[in-house]
Amino acid sequence: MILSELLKSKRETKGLLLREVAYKVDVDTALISKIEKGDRKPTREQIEKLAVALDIDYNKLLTLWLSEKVYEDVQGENVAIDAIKLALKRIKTEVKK
Amino acid sequence: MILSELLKSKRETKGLLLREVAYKVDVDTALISKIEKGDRKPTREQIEKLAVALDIDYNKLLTLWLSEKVYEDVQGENVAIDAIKLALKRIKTEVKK
DNA sequence: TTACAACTTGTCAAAAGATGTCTAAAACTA
DNA sequence: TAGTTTTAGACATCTTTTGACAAGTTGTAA
Repeated sequence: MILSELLKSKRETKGLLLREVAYKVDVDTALISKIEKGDRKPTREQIEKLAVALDIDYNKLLTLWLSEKVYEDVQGENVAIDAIKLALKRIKTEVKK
Repeated sequence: MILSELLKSKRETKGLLLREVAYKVDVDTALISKIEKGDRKPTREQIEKLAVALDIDYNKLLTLWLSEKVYEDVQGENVAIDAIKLALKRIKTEVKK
């Protein structure tokens, strides 16, 4: 499940209008619309507010958001998988410290 | 091995001055210095030129460069590993198509 | 159909970030 | 010390991101 889809489906499940979510996130309704369509990426602060507004686990949402950043960095590259694996290895060895 | 370290060690192995590498990459010497110190990230075009100038395998250099982008996206996050793994999963399923 | 509400789209300006150069200082070498 | 290489800081420029506004489209109910 992609971030934009998750946000949209959650909003609909909760029966909220774009306007209501926009209010809670403190941005224009149009921006929420774009985020749900995948035209815009939410900022980190917006992710936090969206998690609250839509009652989504924050870590889950953050993970998804970060993973899409990562995905965009490498998508289309022929070395995409290698690059991600290398980054993963680095993170893992760093965490051990 | 980190990108900046690789670039520096390769240059030194080849006995080149910053000025000479800068010439081949077509930028100011100071910029190469910063890149080797990790203060600046090379652009993609610079990566290509650096690979030629320093006789480094292009794919290897590109992989390293991309992996550092990924690393920076998630480093310091408590969900860093999950985010990377999720991105990896998405890339893998996409490649299959 | 009309009227209204919900949602979407295009465009703009401001803010934020990236990029490259210049100058001068620091570090190194002979 | 003199000359060379490397580094640091400041700055201008360029690009990207962000958010708002207005106008458009879609959907719904009478």
